[in-house]
Amino acid sequence: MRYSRFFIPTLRDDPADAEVISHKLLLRAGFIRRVTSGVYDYLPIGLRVLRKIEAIVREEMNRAGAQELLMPMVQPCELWEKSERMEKYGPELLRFRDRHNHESCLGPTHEEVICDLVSRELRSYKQLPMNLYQIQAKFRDEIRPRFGLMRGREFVMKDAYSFHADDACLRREYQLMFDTYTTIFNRFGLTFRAVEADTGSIGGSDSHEFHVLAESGEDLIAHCSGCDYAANVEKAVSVRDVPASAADAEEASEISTPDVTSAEDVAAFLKVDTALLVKTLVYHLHGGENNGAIVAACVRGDDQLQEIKLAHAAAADSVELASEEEVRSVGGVSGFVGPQGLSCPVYVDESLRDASGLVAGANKADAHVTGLSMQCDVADAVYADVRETREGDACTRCSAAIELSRGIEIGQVFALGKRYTEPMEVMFQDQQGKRAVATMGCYGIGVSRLMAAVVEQCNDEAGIHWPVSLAPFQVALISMGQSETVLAASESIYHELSDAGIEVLWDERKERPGVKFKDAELMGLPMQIVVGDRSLERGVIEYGERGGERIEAEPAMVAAAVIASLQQAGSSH
RNA sequence: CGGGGCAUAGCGCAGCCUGGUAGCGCAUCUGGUUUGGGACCAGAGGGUCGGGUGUUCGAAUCACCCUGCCCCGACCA
Repeated sequence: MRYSRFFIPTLRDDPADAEVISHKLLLRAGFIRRVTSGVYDYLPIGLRVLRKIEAIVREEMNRAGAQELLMPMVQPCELWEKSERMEKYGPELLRFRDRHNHESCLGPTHEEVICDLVSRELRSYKQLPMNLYQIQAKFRDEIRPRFGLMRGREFVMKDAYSFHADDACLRREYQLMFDTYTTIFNRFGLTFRAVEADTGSIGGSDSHEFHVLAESGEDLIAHCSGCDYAANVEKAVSVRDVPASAADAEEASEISTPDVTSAEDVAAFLKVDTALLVKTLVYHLHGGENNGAIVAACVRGDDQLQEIKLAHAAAADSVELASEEEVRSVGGVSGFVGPQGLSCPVYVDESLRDASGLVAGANKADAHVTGLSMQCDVADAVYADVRETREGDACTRCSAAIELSRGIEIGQVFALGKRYTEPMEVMFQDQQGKRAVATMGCYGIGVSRLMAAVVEQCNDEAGIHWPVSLAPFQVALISMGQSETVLAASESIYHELSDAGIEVLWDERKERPGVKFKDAELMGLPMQIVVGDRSLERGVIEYGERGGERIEAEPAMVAAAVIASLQQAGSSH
């Protein structure tokens, strides 16, 4: 490809609205442009990278026996009614009506469509198992799209769906997909970690997420320093240190705490350990059997409540902090809410089960209760794990310390069971001749997000440092000046490499050398070949890895040497 | 949804407080000199100052409304 004819609009300055490094570099180097909030154009070099990511994913999925198909982006809402997700999925599902006033939506995921398809065609257990996947644009109307490709509204995803006659078969496929994902992410040269995960709005039983470890990650991952336990903090369990309570036998008594509301302030005011405070939060439930109900949840003063765990404990889809009126409606007083005497269910974290000598809000203005014992003083508490794991907690498996890291979720595997196949009636005739419901798994990879995740891990001062397998071109062929000899020598090498199947971006622009080097390094091409009058006079051409020393070689030898270096660099991942 | 910030040439920004002919750097175009790590000289083009309403003799600037973008946001009951 000749640079002068190729569309690569690079930017010298960082765009003002980009925050994370991948967003800045992908914009600056001319890979993407924003169209509207959370929606991007993939420019020619961006698309080249996206296609390479897709190709690797496709190759490994095919190797694992999955079959590619393509489903529509527009879906009829009836399917979502049938799976009972129309309500549950919420405003992230973009809905609209077509000209016939037919309710439709843009697919954020495809469980409904695939189940609809498979339910029509599946007859016998002999057709199972099967794993169908697609690589396609999805749309989720995110509350807050951000960080460029990291959290877009429209994004490219590989989604696979497997169907099985029994759970043992599903478990085997789950493991196969888990292993396939590990292979795929290794091929990208990523530092990543598989962690236990909540199943979120997809549902099902088992799930693992794959995270690229990066400071800019939006997820928090808890992992054990002693064993291989790792989980998203939405799900992670751990054992916390429980402080000795000073006064075990103390009677509960009320104490005046005018204008002292926060856990830290109350602890300081009463000169007690913050961990002996009970933080009581009031929530409004969304979805589930108790949709709309108000509940309270208690954690220790130095802990944080994990809302997703609370939603599970309360059998809700999600929870939202209650308004002041709602707090009052269950007998609470904002700023002084406590677990005693509330007219709603109270979920109490396990770490408080046997605790006493606690301090909690008194449900009266300007008052707290001291000497509180959960067992004696809070009758109807429902105990559950609702606290968020903290750094330094003990691992429930090996007691070593838990550490926290930030991660970018790039893939997730789910054992769905019959969550969709039952309502969608994905049935078949089993070996005994009876009608049975298929069991199902689903497996996603964020293809466009991967592009950003790779850049987060592979960048330096000069720009992006793509692994050879993903670079938009493997070689930047830089012609210094416009002399006939330079252009002829360049063209000859260009053809030699192209014929060998190497992708070369030949920079024959009338630009100064510095500009060409900067652009090649910004867009991250792994190898450079430099053809200049000065070196040609000495009978040599230079080549080298991006950012490394350049080596001189006879023109006839350069192509072979570059191919050898590329193979070496490519195999190191 | 709540809070904060921003919106002026393709990009990055100044000007606004204190109203009076719209500026700078980069990029672009022309000519010339250059040419081994984002050159230099000379010239040129490019703006509904996000949109609307109002105040005023006069608005990029003041007021109000709207839109878009960016950042932060469970709470500490």
